[in-house]
Amino acid sequence: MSDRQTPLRKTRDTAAGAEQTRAALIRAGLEHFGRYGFESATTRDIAAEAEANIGSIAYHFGGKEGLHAACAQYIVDTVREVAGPVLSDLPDGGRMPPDVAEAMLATMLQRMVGFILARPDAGEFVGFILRELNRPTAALDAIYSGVFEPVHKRLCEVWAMATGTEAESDATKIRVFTMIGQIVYFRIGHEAVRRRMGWTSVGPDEVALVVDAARENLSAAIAAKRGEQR
Amino acid sequence: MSDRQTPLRKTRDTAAGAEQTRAALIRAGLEHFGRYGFESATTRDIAAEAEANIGSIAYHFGGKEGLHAACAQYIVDTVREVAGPVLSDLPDGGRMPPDVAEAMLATMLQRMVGFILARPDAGEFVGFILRELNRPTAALDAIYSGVFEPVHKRLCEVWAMATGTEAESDATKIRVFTMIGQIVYFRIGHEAVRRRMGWTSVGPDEVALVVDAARENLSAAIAAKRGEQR
DNA sequence: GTCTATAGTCGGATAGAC
DNA sequence: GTCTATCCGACTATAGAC
Repeated sequence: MSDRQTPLRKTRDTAAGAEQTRAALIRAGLEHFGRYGFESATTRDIAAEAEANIGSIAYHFGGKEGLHAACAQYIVDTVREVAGPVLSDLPDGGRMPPDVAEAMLATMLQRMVGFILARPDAGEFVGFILRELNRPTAALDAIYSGVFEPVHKRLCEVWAMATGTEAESDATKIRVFTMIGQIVYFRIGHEAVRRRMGWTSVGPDEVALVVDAARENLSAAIAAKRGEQR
Repeated sequence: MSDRQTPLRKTRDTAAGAEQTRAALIRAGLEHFGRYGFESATTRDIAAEAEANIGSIAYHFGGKEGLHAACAQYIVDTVREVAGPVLSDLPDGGRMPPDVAEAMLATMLQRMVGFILARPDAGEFVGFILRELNRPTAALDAIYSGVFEPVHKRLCEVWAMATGTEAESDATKIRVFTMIGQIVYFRIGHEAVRRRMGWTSVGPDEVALVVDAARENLSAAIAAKRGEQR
C-alpha cells in the first residue's frame, strides 16, 4: 500500500516546527493542568491534545514537571503582556489628583473583569493558579512575584492616591484584596453564579453587570474612605 | 511469639465502632479530596489517615465515589448546622427597618469570615467545593442546593431590606456575590495574601482586619445604594 | 466488620529506531 | 526532532479468610 499521502507531520523536524510543537504542548498543558491538576493531568492526553508525540514532552521540557514550569512561565508572560502598560512607571512619580486616581482604579478593575471573565483561556489560567495557591510549588513563586505582587502593589499605590491613605498599610493592602476578590469570585464560582443567575453563558451583557457592581462598590468604598479621612 | 498486646482495634466490629470508622473515613476523605482532588487522592492514604483498613471504604461506601458523595453530604450538614439559625424563617415575614437589616448583614458577613478563615477544617471544605465548582459532579448539586442557594437567597432578602431594592433582581444577586467574593478570596488566595501581608499565619488579629474591611465595604455600598434610591 | 492477597488498569519515563 | 515499544510503579476494586 503505497497510496500514502505526503507525510505532513514528518517534516516537523525544522526549527520552526519544533517551536510550534513546544507552543502547542504548553497550551495543551495549561488546559489540562488547569482543569485536572498536575497529578491528574496525563502526559498522554496533553500530547494528544497538542497533536504531538508523547516523547516530545521529555524532549522539549525534560518531563511532566518541566512542562508544568513552562506553563507557569507562559501565564506570567501573558499577563505581563496584557497588563504591561498598567504596570509600567506612573507619570509624575505616581502623584495624581484623587479623582484621576479613582478613574484609573475603575479602569483597572474593568480590565481585570474583562480578562478574567471574557478571555476564552482565562478559565485554565485561573484553574492553574488556584491549584498553586492550594498547594504551592515552584510555579507559584514565579506567578506570585511576576503577577500577584506587582499588580497588587500598583493597585495599592493608586488606591492610596484616590483615598489619601498610606499605600503600604495593612488596611490598604487588605482593602485592595477585597476589590480583587469580588471580581475573581465570578470566575472561581462561575458555576454557582451561572446557576443562581439562570445564565447559560457569560457574554458581554453579563460582564457589563459585573463591571457595574464592582465599579459601584469601588466608588462607594472610596467615597466613604474620603469622608472619614477628612 | 504470643507476647502480643490486647488487639484494641480488633474489637471495632461493634455498631459504635463501625460508626467511628465511617466518621473517620469521611473526615479523612474530606481532607484528601479537598487537598488533592478526587483523582489524585488515594484510597490507601485516606484509609491510613483514618487508621482504617482499605477494604472498609468499599464496605461502608461502596467505593471511592461513594465516599466522595458522603463527604459532600457532610459539608452540607455541617454548614447547615452552623448557619441554621440564620437560614430559618425571618420574623415578621422578613420585613424589617433598613438599619436593622444592615446590622444583620454585617453580622452574617462577620460569621462567614469566622467560618471561612478561623475554622481549622475550612481549608478542606473550600478546597473540596472549589474542585466541584471547577468540574461539577453530583456532589455540587447537593452543595449548591443545600448551601449556596439558601445562603445567597437569604443574603439577597436582607440586602433588599437594607437598601430598598428588589431581592431577586440581577443587580441585587450580583451585588451579594461581590460581598461574598471579597471574603472568600482570603481563604482561596490565602497563600498570596499571606506573602503579601507578611503574615505567618491567620489568627484573630488578622481575621479582625478582614472583618473590618468587609464591613466598611458593606456599609459604604449600602449607603451609596440608599442615596441613589432616594 | 475487618483485613489480606491479587487481578487488572493506567501513567511516566526511557531507550533506541528512524 | 519525532515516534514506538517497553518497563516499572501505583492505583482501585474484588474475593474470600478470619
